[in-house]
Amino acid sequence: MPQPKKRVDALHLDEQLCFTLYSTVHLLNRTYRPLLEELGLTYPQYLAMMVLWEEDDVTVKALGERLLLDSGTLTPLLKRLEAAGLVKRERDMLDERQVRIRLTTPGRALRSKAECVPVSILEASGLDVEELRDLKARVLAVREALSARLEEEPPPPTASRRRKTG
Amino acid sequence: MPQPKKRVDALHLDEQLCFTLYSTVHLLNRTYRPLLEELGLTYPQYLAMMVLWEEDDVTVKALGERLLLDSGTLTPLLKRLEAAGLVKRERDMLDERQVRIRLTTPGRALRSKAECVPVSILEASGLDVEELRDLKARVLAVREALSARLEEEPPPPTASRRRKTG
DNA sequence: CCCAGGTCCATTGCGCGCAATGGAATCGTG
DNA sequence: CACGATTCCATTGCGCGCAATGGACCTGGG
Repeated sequence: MPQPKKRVDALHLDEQLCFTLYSTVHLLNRTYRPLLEELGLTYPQYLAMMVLWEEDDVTVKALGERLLLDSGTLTPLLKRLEAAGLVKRERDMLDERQVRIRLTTPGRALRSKAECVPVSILEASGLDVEELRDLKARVLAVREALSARLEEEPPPPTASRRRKTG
Repeated sequence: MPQPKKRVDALHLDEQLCFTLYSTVHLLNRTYRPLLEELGLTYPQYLAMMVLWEEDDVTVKALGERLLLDSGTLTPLLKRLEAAGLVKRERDMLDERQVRIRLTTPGRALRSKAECVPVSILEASGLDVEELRDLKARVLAVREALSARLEEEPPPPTASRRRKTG
């Protein structure tokens, strides 16, 4: 064969870490769904509630930085949490650009019902605590690398980029 | 302190592998976006095209099993790929329940433009090939565990379950 | 042949994610 | 104070993901 080495085909689904991550996250979501259904929450709503259980009375911006989400996602999500009676959304009186999110009494109370969720998920993952910690650290390293990349290349305009400094 | 040991708070965002996976997948998507924009594809569309580049002329069902997606997601996605001129959707003549997806000539040709994508992503991830393979295997193990769980517990009805065989 | 059950795809409805846009409030500089 | 720049949130539009439902088709038992 003249072809010296059939190198691994990078365009093959099974070769790609990204697809593995992508599909695993979907399965995680399906695993969470029945658990969170009992709390009346979706997974992103559950994440927002976790932030609030850590630190009540935060701005939308702070929530977004914590969850890596923007207002286009958070505004309707928080409105649904408010409609469910779990949080209140009020303009900050000192800086009216900001909206502060605070737990209601039912919102705080929901925490105790949520405590069994991480246990169930850990069990379903088939990992022990050691493996989980290690895997989390490795994935986090990837996230940090991607994050740094995305911040260092801010100007990728849609088409015909203007070359500025050569 | 009477509290003997403040055990790690499982309801804390930073403790959770799931949130790390979730947010990493979103950053991956943002990293893919500008690359795939040049191909006129979204990430899920890119995944579908990868399957077709591996094996042309597959059914919607086979695609769904490969990507772990259902027809509710795939039907509109494939219609968009068809509208873009990359695939054709035709009923199987021998079994008209099935719809077969086949690449068009432009669809096949797009593969060469896609070959640089995995390279860019690998670079952005900050991993070497060894680390990537290892990480993929570990995440895959989690996915398999979740998948087994989800298949073994098929009947989680919304409320009041009917007990049938005791 | 007939019909009950199962398979396969399409549709609907809802909740994200995110780019893009816009408006209101605040800040910085003079 | 004036005013341009910036910050923060809301809105719009689009593409997933998925549960639920339905319709067309096939299959197997009688």
